[in-house]
Amino acid sequence: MYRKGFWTVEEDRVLTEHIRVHGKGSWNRIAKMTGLKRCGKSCRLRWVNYLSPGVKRDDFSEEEDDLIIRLHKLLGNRWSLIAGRVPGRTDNQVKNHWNTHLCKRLGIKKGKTKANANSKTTSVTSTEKSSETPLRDDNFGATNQRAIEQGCFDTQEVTVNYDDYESSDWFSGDDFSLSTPSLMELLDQYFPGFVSNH
DNA sequence: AAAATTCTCAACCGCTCGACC
DNA sequence: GGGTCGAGCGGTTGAGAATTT
Repeated sequence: MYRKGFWTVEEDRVLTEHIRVHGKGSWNRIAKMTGLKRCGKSCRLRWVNYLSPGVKRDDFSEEEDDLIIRLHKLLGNRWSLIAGRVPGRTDNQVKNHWNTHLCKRLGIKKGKTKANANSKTTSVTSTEKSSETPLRDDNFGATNQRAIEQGCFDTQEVTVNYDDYESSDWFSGDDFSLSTPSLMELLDQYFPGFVSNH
């Protein structure tokens, strides 16, 4: 039977040492080899979210907050993709930070999770709001090409209008496929290296 | 001081996806 | 084609900390 709950200092030490010597991957094997009474999944999570040397433990900066908000506008609740663009932050950190701090700051009510992922409720900026044509159709690439043409994806300059954030009827994070080539191109255009890094 | 309430975030759960047989 | 397995993702939970009453 696997152990659950918080990791002890000793468990952390054993896992860290094992990965230092043997490298990561094959998490179930690592769990067995280390003798830790943890499942591979738990070992992976502990390493990825806490023990990995690249993980930042300090508070989120304003810059990080703004970056997350901008990326969330683009990607919805795709935390791993968002985290991939925030150096030193894990998907779990980003997700927690979003749910506890940024939601509050943006005035987004919780409880809009799974069900909401398929609705059309996420995100708009003041610039988007002011545009005449609704920026939504069934083709994400075309939609965003138009959005870019209208200056709505100026992710470098955009200032987040927290009051407007929730009132959007634009696309949600799940309304498009990440395998869509046009989206990949878009992401690469606005976040150089984004696609190649994922 | 202590009980109650709220907040935070590490960890778990269920699910999907891709690789392999 | 279909079954199994491992990895990874996103939503949710709950223990402990912090704050309020």
